[in-house]
Amino acid sequence: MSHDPQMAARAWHGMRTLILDRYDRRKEVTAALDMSFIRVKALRHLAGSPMTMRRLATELSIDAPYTTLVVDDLVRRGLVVRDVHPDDRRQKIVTVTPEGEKAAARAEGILDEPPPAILALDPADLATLDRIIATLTR
Amino acid sequence: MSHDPQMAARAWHGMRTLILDRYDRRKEVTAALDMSFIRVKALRHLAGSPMTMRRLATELSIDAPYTTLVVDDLVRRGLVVRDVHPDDRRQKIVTVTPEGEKAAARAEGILDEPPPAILALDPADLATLDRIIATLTR
DNA sequence: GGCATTGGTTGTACTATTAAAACCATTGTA
DNA sequence: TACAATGGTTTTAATAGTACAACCAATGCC
Repeated sequence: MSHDPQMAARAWHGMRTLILDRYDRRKEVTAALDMSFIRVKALRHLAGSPMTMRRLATELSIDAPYTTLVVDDLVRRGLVVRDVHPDDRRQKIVTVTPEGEKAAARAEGILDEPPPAILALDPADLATLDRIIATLTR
Repeated sequence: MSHDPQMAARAWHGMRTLILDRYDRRKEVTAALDMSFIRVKALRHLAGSPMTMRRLATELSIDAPYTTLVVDDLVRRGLVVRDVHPDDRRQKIVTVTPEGEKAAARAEGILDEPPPAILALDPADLATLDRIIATLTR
């Protein structure tokens, strides 16, 4: 009972295939929300919890000027609002509006919709998969 | 022992988190090969098997003109060659060169490198995961 | 007060991607 | 042969993304 790197590679490759090739929902989401994927990503991040521009930029791996641009667009759409930080007036806190929450939920719904293959799994296998994935993400 | 859609959703979400957030290697690959991700994707597709421009365009979900551009670039880099189809001189078959194979292998190496978390899995769990993923990709 | 630092915005330039139209060569077919 | 259809390329235009420099307002520290 030792490590099998080949098995790990195969499992990882299979997961990548499923998510990136077989069931990639990016186009569906951008079409549904009528905005580029980065904006969707920003919106989903913010829906989790409000945060400053800087933190958003860091988490999305984009630079500050582009973050301004993206958030400007989301504000224009009425999906988020920008407020000055109560303790430090240099910082701005971006918060999603109820409208934005709805949009984010819609995106989540599309992206996180488990593919038929998963739903068709043997119940015991599904439970096991769920447990192992939980281990991996911990 | 019935289906649990919530469990399926959680597992799927976890897989997405792992691959898209936690262990996204896109930047590494584009940096290593010094080309945009679409080119890497094209190269990897072609490394699997030579194909016509049209088929490549379809598989990458990009339109014909852009495919021309991408392949032009790969040709310029010496990673692929374009030959006329022996039976239909309208078609061009794109084939990777030995140089291209090397580059594709390098990309695969980076992208498919299983993350530490997977390698650290309990061997029995790893085997199970491998089996379930195989079921899903079939 | 003076000054460096931080958070954000604005402006500019360049590259990548997407899309549509026009075009050329080749093929299949009436 | 004439003509429609196919596979690809070229051209042009518009949008998205990336990077960098300059700038402004607020903060913290001497």
